Amino acid sequence: MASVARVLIDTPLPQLDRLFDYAIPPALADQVVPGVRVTAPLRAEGRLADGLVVEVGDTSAFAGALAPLESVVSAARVLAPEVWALARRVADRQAGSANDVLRLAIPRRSVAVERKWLVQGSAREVPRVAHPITGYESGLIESAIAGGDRLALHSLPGVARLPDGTWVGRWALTLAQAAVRAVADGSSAILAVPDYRDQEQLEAALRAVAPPAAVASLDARRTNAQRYAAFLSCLPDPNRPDEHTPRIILGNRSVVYAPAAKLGLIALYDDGDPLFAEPLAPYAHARDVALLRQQQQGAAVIFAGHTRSVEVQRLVELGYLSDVAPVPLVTPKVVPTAAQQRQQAGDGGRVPSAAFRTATEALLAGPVLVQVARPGYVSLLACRRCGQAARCTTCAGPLQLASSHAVPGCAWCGKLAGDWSCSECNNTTYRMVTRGSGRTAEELGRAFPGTRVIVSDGDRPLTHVDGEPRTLIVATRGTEPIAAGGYAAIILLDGERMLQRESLHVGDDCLRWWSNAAALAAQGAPTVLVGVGGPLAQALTLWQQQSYAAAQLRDRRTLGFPPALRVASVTGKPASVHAALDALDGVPIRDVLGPAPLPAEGPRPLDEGLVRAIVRFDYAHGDAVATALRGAIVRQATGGRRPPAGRKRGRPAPTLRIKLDDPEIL
DNA sequence: AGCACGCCGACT
DNA sequence: GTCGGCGTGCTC
Repeated sequence: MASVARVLIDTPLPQLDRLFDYAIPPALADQVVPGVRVTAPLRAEGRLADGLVVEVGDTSAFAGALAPLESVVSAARVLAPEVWALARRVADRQAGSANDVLRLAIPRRSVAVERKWLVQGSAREVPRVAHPITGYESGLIESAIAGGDRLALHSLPGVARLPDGTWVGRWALTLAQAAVRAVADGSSAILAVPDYRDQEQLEAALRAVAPPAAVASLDARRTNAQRYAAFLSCLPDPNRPDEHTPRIILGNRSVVYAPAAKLGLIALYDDGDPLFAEPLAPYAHARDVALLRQQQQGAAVIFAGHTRSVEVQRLVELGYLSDVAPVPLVTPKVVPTAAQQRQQAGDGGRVPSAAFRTATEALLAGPVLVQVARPGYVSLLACRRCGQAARCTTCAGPLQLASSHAVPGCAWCGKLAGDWSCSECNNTTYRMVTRGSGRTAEELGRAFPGTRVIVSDGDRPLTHVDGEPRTLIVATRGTEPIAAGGYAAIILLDGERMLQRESLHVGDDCLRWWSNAAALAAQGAPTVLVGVGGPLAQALTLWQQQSYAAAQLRDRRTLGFPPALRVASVTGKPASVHAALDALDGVPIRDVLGPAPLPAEGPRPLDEGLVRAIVRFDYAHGDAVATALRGAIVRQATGGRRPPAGRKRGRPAPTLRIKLDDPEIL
């Protein structure tokens, strides 16, 4: 029987982010097994810390005498070995703590829920139904799942009617079928979607094709107790820990950490959605976690969606992911329309006549979707004459004004741009661009008399609408409901406005919003893109989103931006940031931008005096950079002395924050 | 974070 | 001679 337990102590302190050896008291010998929660003394008697048993053994490399474990909190083995390996790897890659990762992976304990589970156990019988994966070359995805391959999958556009009468995006059916296939092979599947709307579609699709006992939803919208119950249901049955029951586990970004011992498939839908970027330390993107997990567990990985993220495109071009398109190819009918020739019939002049005619005609056949921009965009600087976004001449970062009459400066490198001139037309005057979307629904209601107008927006998003004709659905991008039978026409109205958003990836975002909307059209129904031309319109019209991603990737290579290379943002007090940058001495990085004062985004008094530097480095040196920066964080937490007494309650603002592959810097 | 260990001022 | 200041270091 094992006598030594290796324990991860539950603490936010970076210097304690390693395993501690404890002696296993004989009385606890049969309870101390990998994965259980324990309490253990830390630093002499008196103080007890919570922890997780990572492994047990008979030897210890620790020279001193081992303290004995205090207690076993419960028999539930909440830390699966695979999840530990993943958490360690993710933390190391992101210069963070395994504990922070595990906070995303393991819900907070609920005693009542756990007690019930320990008695009742998890589902043990999951029927293995065989379902073909339809819409693609026969057997191709099936063999990819069996072989642990990595795919970039073009989702089928359109909507599908399920046997129970609900309509879902066709993409959801593909992922459900793929997950069922993994279960038929005797392995589990993890399905990650950006938000609960996508999750509802996937749940509906799974109800249609998967045995109910196989499906577990880790839903962030439910209570912690419900989430803990769903989490436990993914674990092996506590009474038969060696039996593997394949499961289909779906959820949002953190489902990529779900406990799945025998993992056959991990799939993300629409990986370009910013919701896949984790806002909590250590800020690991679900896409990266999925890739690390597939490396460790050998599962197949599928990035599915209507668009191609630049990151996935890079991996396709490297040959790391295989490009898979539907067979036969299905593409929505998209027609671009110039913004000129506005229809003036009381709609505020927003709808061009071609789009107006298309909508009028289609309204007789079914519902019509009008996609509009969202109000409240951040302000940006643009050329007063041609509207081109203003960029730094040194590093091409976005220019912004700290206050209304200041000299514009670069958001990234901080360089002042008093001598700015437009890169397109050499004009030297700029303007602030801000707007709100206003009363689109009322305007459109007047423009299409005799039509029911339904609004879906961020405050009141709708998931479904019926297929009735003479219905106009006005939706802000990302909240488009699914229409029974698909829309008879889709008008993408505010393309121009959406494109004015300041960010290096506006184009990617817009193409994603438009493509996801166009995918809701009925077969053969037109989608009209208003007022946008050029490569974006071409990519949407030809349904060649990967070409646009490839072009974007070329640009990023030229500019030296991610994902052509990797970046780390280092934020904190100037002294801390400099100390962190000093730690990179000898590490083969490309360069450092800054440090510069944090970009001012509204009143943020807490951020006063903070600076940010951006480190650029190659993929090959990611581990070296992460290790060096991690060292700086630990030194910061131990070496440097604490701030003078008299600090206020609550968590003290971290003096050093490091984000690897921080999407914000774009 | 806590808490102990450690080497210099004012106290019974 | 000691009690105790909080600077520095460690936590199995």
